[in-house]
Amino acid sequence: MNKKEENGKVSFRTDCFDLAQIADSGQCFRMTRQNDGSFLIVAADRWTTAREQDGWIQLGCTDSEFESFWRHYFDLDTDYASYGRNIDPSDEYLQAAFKAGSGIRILNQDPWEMLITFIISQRKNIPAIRQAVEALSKRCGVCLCAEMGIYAFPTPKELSALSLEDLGGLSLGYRAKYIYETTRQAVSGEIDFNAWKNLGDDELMQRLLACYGVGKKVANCVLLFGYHRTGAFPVDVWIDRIQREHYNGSFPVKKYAGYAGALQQYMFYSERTNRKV
DNA sequence: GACCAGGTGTCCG
DNA sequence: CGGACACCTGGT
Repeated sequence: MNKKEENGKVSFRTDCFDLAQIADSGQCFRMTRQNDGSFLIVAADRWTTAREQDGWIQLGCTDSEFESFWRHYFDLDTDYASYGRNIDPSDEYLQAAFKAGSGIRILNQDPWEMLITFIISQRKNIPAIRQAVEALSKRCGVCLCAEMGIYAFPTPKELSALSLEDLGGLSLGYRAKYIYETTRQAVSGEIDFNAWKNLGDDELMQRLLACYGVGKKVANCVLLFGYHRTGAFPVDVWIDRIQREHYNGSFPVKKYAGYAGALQQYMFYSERTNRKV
């Protein structure tokens, strides 16, 4: 990765990095394209802007903010090209998927934000998920920038100020009770996100499954996107269809131990972009 | 206006 | 334990 700083703003360039692909990969829902072509990125209680220019990614933050947060957020110290090189040469489908989505990285996002976000995601399409997350943040998250209307994702404590009825008013539907209950567990310390970082994948999975409204799919998404367990392999309707059509029912997760989650993103992205046309 | 959306808890057999 | 089934609401 190369880096430079101009007028107090940092830029970087690296292989396997594409803002538009990441924004559309379905792992984050608060990365939105602005009218001027740049992206606004909100993560937990931080925000910045990003724009691609001649192969460089220009961020709207200082080098020190980049080093202390965004460098890790974008997972810039992981070698994604090696994932591509390790794909079975005879697996033409996966080769093509990597080619289509090789600018995607697995972001290092906040576990709490991921847990609530993916509880919201069930039976919702991506625009609806974005809308619901935004509504929740606006309702009880800290205001980060008044003129741009940017709000942090609410902490457990902030979210716990909302009643079940309040949540129901945010078009969360039957998920309101899941969020209400999970928030209470988080405030009480029954869910301890920091302590859970030290757990092994299987143990962490069990803890997540014990949360009300969290099943296998959501738990895997929290593992992958919130705890950066890149071996986790969430199976949704898209991946399920890919498994049936290209892998005789099940993707060889063991063959790609440790990074099957990244491959899942390439397949999800390429399948969705192909379907759009 | 159907039909479906990155699913999960519950209730059956 | 595996398989239907209902569930809130908004988007194509």
